[in-house]
Amino acid sequence: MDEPPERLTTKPSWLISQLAVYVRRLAFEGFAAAGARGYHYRILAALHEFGPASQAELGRRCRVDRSDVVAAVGELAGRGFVERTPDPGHGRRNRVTLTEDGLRQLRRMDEVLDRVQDDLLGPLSAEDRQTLTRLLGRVLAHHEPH
Amino acid sequence: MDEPPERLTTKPSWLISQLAVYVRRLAFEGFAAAGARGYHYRILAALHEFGPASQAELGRRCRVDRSDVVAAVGELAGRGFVERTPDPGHGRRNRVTLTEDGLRQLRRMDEVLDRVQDDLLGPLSAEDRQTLTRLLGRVLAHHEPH
DNA sequence: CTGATATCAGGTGGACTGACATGA
DNA sequence: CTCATGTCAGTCAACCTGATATCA
Repeated sequence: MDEPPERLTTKPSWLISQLAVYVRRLAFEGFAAAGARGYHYRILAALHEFGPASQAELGRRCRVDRSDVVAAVGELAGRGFVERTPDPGHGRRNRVTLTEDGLRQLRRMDEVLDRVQDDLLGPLSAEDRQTLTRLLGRVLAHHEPH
Repeated sequence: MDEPPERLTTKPSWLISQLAVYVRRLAFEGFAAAGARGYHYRILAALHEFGPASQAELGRRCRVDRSDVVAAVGELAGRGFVERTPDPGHGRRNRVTLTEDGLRQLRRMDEVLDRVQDDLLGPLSAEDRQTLTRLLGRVLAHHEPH
């Protein structure tokens, strides 16, 4: 035979792209109910995991472009989910901190994402899920900006 | 303990989304060199795998919205990669077929994607790659429309 | 002079929605 | 009257670039 033409079910890169579409559709359907977007989740999650940070540092941690961090942090601050205060000792830098309301919002979004996850990984056993997560994690870690 | 806050390295849905970003950056860097985009690859691949089809059918096969198929097929036809002819026996439907040039373009894009794949899955053994592909395939197949 | 930071303006490809005309 | 099809005109979030101003 010449070559197997089943690109649409064989190529991991294609599979990943398509699953990402699926994740986004479901997640942002749920996020919209909370008046939020993907960037918001990432920033809140990064703040919760790593603590307060400057906007540039924040963007590095959750892989959001600095110019997008500006808008997202602005939106989050407007709803009281984060606080943006000038960093004492550095006239330009801001210090972004997670508020109590922000933590509550993060938990709400966590629930949404967990539901999406269960739906997405429905066909896999607990063991398969763990394997998949481990493999994906290794791949992503390998391409982490050092 | 309360709960592990490492959402950014534990949640498969997050991992998938981030890897998809990575795939896109690399792939469309390469595709741009061939003057192509993601939609083009998908449509050419679907034509090669399933044979000639109407535009609506084509969109279903590669998960591209029918309104986007219009533009993409138009671009591909303009460069001679596909042919769009009215379906005899159905006044409204078009019949899209892959040309020789289109097949060559598809192979060029295949090379790009294969390189991306090797780069992406670099840290995994051949066995791990197979496992990952199998798991991803099962998940996607489970969410296939219909 | 470098380098990092915050900000703004803008562009891009991909996913999607709604409307509309046409034909089976 | 329905359903599917092709087409067009937009919207949208995410991603990315470039420029500018400020400060260590």
